[in-house]
Amino acid sequence: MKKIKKYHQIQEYIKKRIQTQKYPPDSYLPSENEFCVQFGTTRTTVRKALDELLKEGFIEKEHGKGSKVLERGKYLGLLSVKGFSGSTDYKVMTKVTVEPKIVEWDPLIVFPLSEDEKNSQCVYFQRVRYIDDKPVVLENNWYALNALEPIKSDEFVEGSFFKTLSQEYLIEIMGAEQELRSVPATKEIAEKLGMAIGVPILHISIRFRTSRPNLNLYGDLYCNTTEYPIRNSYFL
Amino acid sequence: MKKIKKYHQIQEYIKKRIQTQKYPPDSYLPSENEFCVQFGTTRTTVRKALDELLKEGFIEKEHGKGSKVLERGKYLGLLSVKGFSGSTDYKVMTKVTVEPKIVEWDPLIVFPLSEDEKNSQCVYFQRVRYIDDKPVVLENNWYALNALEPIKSDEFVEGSFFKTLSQEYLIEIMGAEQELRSVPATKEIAEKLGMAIGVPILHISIRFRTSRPNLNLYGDLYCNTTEYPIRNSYFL
DNA sequence: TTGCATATATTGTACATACAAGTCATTTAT
DNA sequence: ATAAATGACTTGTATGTACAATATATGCAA
Repeated sequence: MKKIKKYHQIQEYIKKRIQTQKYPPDSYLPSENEFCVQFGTTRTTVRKALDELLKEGFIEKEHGKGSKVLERGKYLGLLSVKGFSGSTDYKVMTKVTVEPKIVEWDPLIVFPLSEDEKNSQCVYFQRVRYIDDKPVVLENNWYALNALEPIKSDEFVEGSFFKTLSQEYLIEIMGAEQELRSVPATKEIAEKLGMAIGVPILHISIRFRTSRPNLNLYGDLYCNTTEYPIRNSYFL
Repeated sequence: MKKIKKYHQIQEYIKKRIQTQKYPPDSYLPSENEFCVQFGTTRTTVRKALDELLKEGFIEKEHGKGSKVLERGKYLGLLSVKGFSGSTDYKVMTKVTVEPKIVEWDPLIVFPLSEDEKNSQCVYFQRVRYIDDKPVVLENNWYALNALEPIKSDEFVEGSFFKTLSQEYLIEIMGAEQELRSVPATKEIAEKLGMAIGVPILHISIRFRTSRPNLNLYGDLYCNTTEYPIRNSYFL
């Protein structure tokens, strides 16, 4: 009769506490046995939940010590722009340059749209990301209106669209496809990123798959990599 | 007294049979219960082994049916260059332009070397990948001599260095870090890729972590993305 | 023939338990 | 004082069991 999976409930509970900093980064989670008591279950089930969180990159496990909360809140490698020289952190600021509005689909999108998406209008917005007060990334975003309501930028949690999805709508990013190109900066992009026309920039087209069926997020990013290269890592 | 892990033995046994085509792609593995009998253990342990193979991407599981052997030879997203227009396959050819030879470490490598690596010489080789007979990717590779012997290019399995590692040396790629930049083509690169100087190209620096301790593979790729953008997808 | 119920084999979830192995603070022996 | 042993607590591996959920073939009935 019960369709809910216990390990999944535990997994989501812990995940939410991590995302809301109840379990802050670098801290250790309660031990597996403590979770057993808390949820009235066995270590097998608790470990299954922790295993999932491990795969999702929220925690790491240390034999004999405990499970440590990792820094990163997901946020795909390619989105968290970090410089390469050591572990210095940068001041990152995001400015919404085009408020979310309803438009027709842009042919810029290189991925094929589903029928549902084609029959819907779409929500579009544009942002520019600054690092140390210099514009580095210009980002266009689209999604189907019939899959998710428009969200005003002043409702963004900490200015982040993805954090908003996760915390307010409980929508998680499940995966993505990307297409990378190196192209010369056009006049429009050069202006918005404060660089010369024709300088090589990294053009990334992304389709994010989400936990909500029918909802894909499309992105079109232009990155000035001269000062801040894009870094990402992954595990197999 | 026993240090060997049963699930790991089973995992390696199955992996080897997959790699040697004893369990060919698209076929189904013996059921979990059959493995239990074969190895004299319980489903919990067999499932742990299968879980690991799942994470490594060797199999996929189908509820109620079985575990299916996957095609893929690993080969990271960014290495398998694919065009974006549909699912067309291209004729890919790799030419070794600099035979593996022993040299000093190149300062081109942006990742910090370990002490072990610094104290060793390194093996270097260069390849150019052609798609439809046009040069598209120029690839430099390095690794520490004390972690792996030099391998002559005519010993490459199907011309692939990574396949050779997997099949002849049983070394698997565990993960990688990448750094992406968009840069103008230098004279040397423009010549080797048959393009004009200054055209934007995608520069990728990679460090591959392998299953062999102390062995990292360093790569420096220059991709002409004008005709064939780089595509990769990932799951969380 | 078609459709439905059933049996069976498979993977998925969950419980209960035991011991191995790593970490760390405390106690004990030198 | 220093080093070794101890014990408490943690995660890792493993056994054994039970039932749920899914996939597929088989046989029976309309």
